[in-house]
Amino acid sequence: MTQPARNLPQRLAEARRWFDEGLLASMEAAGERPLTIAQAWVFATLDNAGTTVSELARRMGVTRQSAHQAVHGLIDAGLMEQVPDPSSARARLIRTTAEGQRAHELAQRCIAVMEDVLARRLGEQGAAALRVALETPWGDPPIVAAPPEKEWAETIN
Amino acid sequence: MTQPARNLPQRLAEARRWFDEGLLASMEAAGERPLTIAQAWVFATLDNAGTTVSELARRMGVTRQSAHQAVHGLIDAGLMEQVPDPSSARARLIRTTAEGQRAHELAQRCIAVMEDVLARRLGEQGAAALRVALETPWGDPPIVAAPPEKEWAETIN
DNA sequence: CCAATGTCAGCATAACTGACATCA
DNA sequence: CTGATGTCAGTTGTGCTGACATTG
Repeated sequence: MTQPARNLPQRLAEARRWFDEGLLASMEAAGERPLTIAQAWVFATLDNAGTTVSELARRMGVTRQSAHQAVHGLIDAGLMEQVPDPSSARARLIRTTAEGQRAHELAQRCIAVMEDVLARRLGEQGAAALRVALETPWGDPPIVAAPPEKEWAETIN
Repeated sequence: MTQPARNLPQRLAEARRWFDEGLLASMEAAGERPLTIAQAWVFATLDNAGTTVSELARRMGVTRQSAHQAVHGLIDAGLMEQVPDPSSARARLIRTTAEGQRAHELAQRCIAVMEDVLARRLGEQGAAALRVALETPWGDPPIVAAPPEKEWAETIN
């Protein structure tokens, strides 16, 4: 939109949105029935073996309940199904249905392609640096201390 | 939380959350009354001169209406106020109240400190590379074409 | 007349917390 | 008993679109 003074967090949000939009648009362009962003990311996070809701939640960085909600919509849509986990009676594995499998593969390819496109636009080096910076654990965010001449920033660092 | 297979967009969301959490926690630790994330970002986006809602919206990358909502809450909280724009009768400048000024300065220092801390944790080079990668315009996200042996990724690239 | 602005209203999405039953 | 899991329910935050009046 506009160009002025953007800070890092702002840029991060934009970057994330870049992927959200691309994934959603690509899914829709491929003729998949409209998904929500959260649902599309479930597909992008799934593995072929089947996964529990709790595990999905951990991978997506949200609560069990949030993951559950997204999965629930996908089950209603007939794209995923629950099967009992042979190794545990309390766990239920989430798997794609035959129909959902297409969407799964599509989603995975989409993000791969988008990352490739990005690498070409940023240059291999820039893309690699981006990846490294984001994969490096940042630790806990610092709690910036109050105004008076304290040595803020030293809190957790 | 967990360590496994994270992809780029996932990392981006985490990074953004790192700033969100740090900013919110710092504001609260400083004794500011609880703000929402959106409200905290209004403070971080404001400039001292006073800004219109439309301009704020552009800087934050959201619609006028969304910005309006966040600002509205801040006005109710007594932290911001509207004054008529001398240069235009249809515009109204948003400014901090005396009380809101503290929060404004705090927010601005918070993100600066957080970026500093990050730079120390990632190393100056890594942080600079991250900034460059995010500041480079990414263009429109590619629409990944459908499955059949098409040369997907060539769509917009 | 057209464009930008501020605003109100309604809606969708996605996250959260709380609570509970089940089972290892 | 404790802890992990799945689930239901309710709530909040955030952004969106639509609509409209005002003003340049």
